[in-house]
Amino acid sequence: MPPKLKTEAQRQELRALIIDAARLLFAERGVEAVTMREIASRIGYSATSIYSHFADKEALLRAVCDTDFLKLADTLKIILQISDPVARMLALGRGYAQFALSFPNHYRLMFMTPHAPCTPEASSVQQNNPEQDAYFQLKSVVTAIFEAGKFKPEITDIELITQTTWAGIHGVCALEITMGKDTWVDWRSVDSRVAMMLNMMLSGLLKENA
Amino acid sequence: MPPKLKTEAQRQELRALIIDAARLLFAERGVEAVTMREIASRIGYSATSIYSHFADKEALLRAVCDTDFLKLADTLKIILQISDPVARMLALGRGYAQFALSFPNHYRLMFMTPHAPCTPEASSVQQNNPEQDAYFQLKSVVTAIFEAGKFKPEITDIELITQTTWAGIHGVCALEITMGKDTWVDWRSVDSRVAMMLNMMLSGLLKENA
DNA sequence: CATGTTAATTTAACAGTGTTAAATTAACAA
DNA sequence: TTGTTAATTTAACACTGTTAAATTAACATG
Repeated sequence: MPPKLKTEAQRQELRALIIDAARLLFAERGVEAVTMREIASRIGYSATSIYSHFADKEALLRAVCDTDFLKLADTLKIILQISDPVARMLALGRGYAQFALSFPNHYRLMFMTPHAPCTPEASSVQQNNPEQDAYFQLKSVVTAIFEAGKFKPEITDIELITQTTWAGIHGVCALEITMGKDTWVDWRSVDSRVAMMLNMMLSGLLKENA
Repeated sequence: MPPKLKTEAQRQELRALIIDAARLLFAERGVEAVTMREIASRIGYSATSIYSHFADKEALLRAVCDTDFLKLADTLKIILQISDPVARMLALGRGYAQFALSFPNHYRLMFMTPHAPCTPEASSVQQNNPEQDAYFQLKSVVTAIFEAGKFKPEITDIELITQTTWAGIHGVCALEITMGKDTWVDWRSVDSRVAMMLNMMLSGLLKENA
């Protein structure tokens, strides 16, 4: 009932509270199933109050995704300390998959749900920051392998390799998330599918000797 | 306004009419954006009449997907006539991707949207029918390559290979559909990504000589 | 201290959604 | 002619995201 005049810090605090509540609910039951009223009531506010912090549900979703992107990059950060670049790449793939499959609903929001295209300006994630940008993390590893001269001679387009290897792991995870419970297919364990994908891709990319 | 007593054939006809209208609208603008009222009015009926043919929107969506599955398998059917199994596999991958990217909204419904798990009983698609079941089509090609002895000796689990190669192509397509317009990544053309994925995977799976 | 201004918040309302129950209509059978 | 039955529609419900208007509390100024 009572409005209080708020400092900028308090505003940000409430904003974060909204994001957290939304994040939790979205992850539990998916975006479509969660209502604005529910998010608000969870933190003791009325639905409309969200609209003074976010333009609409889509904008809120976007903010949630941004914090998830940071979370992902933060999770993968330690892996980058592995010195051998090929081992680093393997670990990165497994780490990425583990994140995706541990938080499937977050992952759905981040990479499987179409939103308005995510431009670097609009995002709070700093592009090309190795602590925040997971795509850049992968590209760095690919670059390291390339500079170590371990790729086959015809493999030279680093951006293309990054995008395609990302797609490979993404494919396994995405298929597991949408169709993993489907009995049409006699599914092998998702771990073995991730492992085979990494094997296939790396033995396709790397020179023979190794 | 006027009800007429209908034969079973007429019922099926109307059912098909509904599915077609829904298919068209879903593909144009996505499921969420299309209302039951709109589908019905497009074929000159009232919204509620749909419910005498489908339990709910989800069931209608499911029926639409089923016809799309058939369409996909039908599209890929000709490719299976290519005699060399490796060339067949390549063509199948490209054909699959072409389908996915030509009808992105259909593809979203089929493979990127979570529905109730699709059991063989509930579907009108005949499992393991090479004219209808796209998964079986891919598995057949993998089997053919295996039986031709072209895989590396340690590659033996046909089901696992099928699932992982499917995931590879799916990953490229799915990422293109959800993030293709995203400027965060300096995207290479989707064709080159499909090509590289197929290259990587096959050169990872096949013996050296060839 | 009164008072006006401003911002945070809520209440009320809107236009739309999927869905269900009740009412209508037309064809057939007796 | 009269029931019966099935196809269809109309009316209504509960709920959604969202917006406009009303309320409330804190601050600054006279």
